[in-house]
Amino acid sequence: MTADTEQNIRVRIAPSPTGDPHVGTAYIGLINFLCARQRNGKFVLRIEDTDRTRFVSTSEQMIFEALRWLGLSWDEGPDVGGPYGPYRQSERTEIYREHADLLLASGSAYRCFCTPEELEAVRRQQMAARLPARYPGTCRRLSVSEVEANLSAARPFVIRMKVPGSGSTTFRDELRGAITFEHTNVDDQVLIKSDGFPTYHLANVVDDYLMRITDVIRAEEWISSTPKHVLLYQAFGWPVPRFWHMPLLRNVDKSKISKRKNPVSLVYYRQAGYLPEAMLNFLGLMGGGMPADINNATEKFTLEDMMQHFDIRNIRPAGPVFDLTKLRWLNGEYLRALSPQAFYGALRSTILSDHYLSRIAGLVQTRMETLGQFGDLTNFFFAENVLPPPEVFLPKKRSIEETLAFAAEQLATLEATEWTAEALEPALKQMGDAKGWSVKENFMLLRAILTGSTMSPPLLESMVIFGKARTLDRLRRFLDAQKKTAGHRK
RNA sequence: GGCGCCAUGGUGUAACUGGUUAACACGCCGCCCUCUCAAGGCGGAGAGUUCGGGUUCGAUCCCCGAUGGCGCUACCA
Repeated sequence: MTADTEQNIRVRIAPSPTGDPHVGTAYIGLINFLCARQRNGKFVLRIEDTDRTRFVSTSEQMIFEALRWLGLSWDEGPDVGGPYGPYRQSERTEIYREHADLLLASGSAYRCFCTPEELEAVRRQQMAARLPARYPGTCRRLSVSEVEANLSAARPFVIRMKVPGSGSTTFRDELRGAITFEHTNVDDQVLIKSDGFPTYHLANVVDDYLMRITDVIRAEEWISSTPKHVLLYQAFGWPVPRFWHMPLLRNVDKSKISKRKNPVSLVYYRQAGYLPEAMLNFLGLMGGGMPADINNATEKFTLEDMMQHFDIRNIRPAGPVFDLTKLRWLNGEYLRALSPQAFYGALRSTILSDHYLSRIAGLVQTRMETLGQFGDLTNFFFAENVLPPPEVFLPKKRSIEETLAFAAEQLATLEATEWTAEALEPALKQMGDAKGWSVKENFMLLRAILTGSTMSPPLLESMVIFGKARTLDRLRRFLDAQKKTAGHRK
């Protein structure tokens, strides 16, 4: 932070519980954590669960666990409390409603009665006419009596912010300098959805103010909506915090990092046997931030080193590729640096834990005649990858194309299903039915992809023990590998 | 399409406020060590800094433009 703004800073991360904890959350979390610790500030964890359609109930707990695994501890949050709670946005709806009313009263916002269908139609027209897709402002021009009429007719509505028709908003990004947006390019954002929940834009501004956040350190994808946020701060008459937009982590092809192309779940990295030290170190490499002498000399540093030497102002704004190859090398370095006892300890606490082993044992006891067969029956649980040849995975009456298409369906189904045998079984069967695949074909294909063989312990139970993150990764790798060989065949 | 951000080898970074044979790490290749594979040691290829202008005695670095990449463009965050 700049020298003239010495103060007790307050920063936050605000993950959304919509699935597995994401490496991007860890990256932004790390930087926020470092800034807070370096300045004797506070690091707040806030759960942004305002989207009830994407809400995943197990997600919040997984986020906690992943951040603890990495050692990024927070001072205030839903689990530890704090003076500015609650820290879960779903528990703050009343606050947002009050603030939306304030905006309504001051004329900075208005009710919009347009239906999603109407909006969609307008959007399509605008796209067709190659115009920027924007809210046409229909309800902005509603008279008081028209609004009253709609209200008494109990028509559902959203609350939109009223962006000035002309002029522009300029804000300062601490890494990039001044950024200006013409108001003609800023849409009348929805602030309160028809279900009464706020959108990110309202909730984040209200909470950041109420929680006394001084520095908003978040991902670059938020730059385009920052003018909306600034306008909201102004409408409320609040001071604007400092904004630091961090570069977006990228896939190898430079697109924004995504599960399609890269494992992004922290659960995956943990279960696959990456050490938190290596992950932290690797994330610290992303975008720079460590001084050149240290960076140049070793590239290997600890969280402690980062607290000591990291400087957010050194972050380069270009999006770094999250390069698994280098992460793996780094992880190997950390593994080799362990004492033999510590190394064995790491194995025993993860990939060979009693918990994991005993659950696997429970699957194979009836299938063994000698204990020595254990390895043969369960090796897929311990292999980093298995790649079955077509002789193994291809059903007799199916073409390679339809099989791969079906495997992609399986992936989608698995992705969307709660990770228990009870939930997975009907979900898979139902999907297979719909696609005209027998249960046998269906399960056998999955078995082959997951275990590399047509013989294995019970499939669903195996998947549950192996874990969602790793199972999905294995499916994706399979699909990728097949896509590549298909490319070669052509 | 519109708006915004970004731009150093394949990848991650470095090069003090303009002056270096553009450095380090990963990866790749070769050699050594060695029963194998790793690890380790040694060496090598690979960018003249996206391109074009400008400012300057001198630009990776400053300015302008182009190009490319990415993001946003939701009653998702």
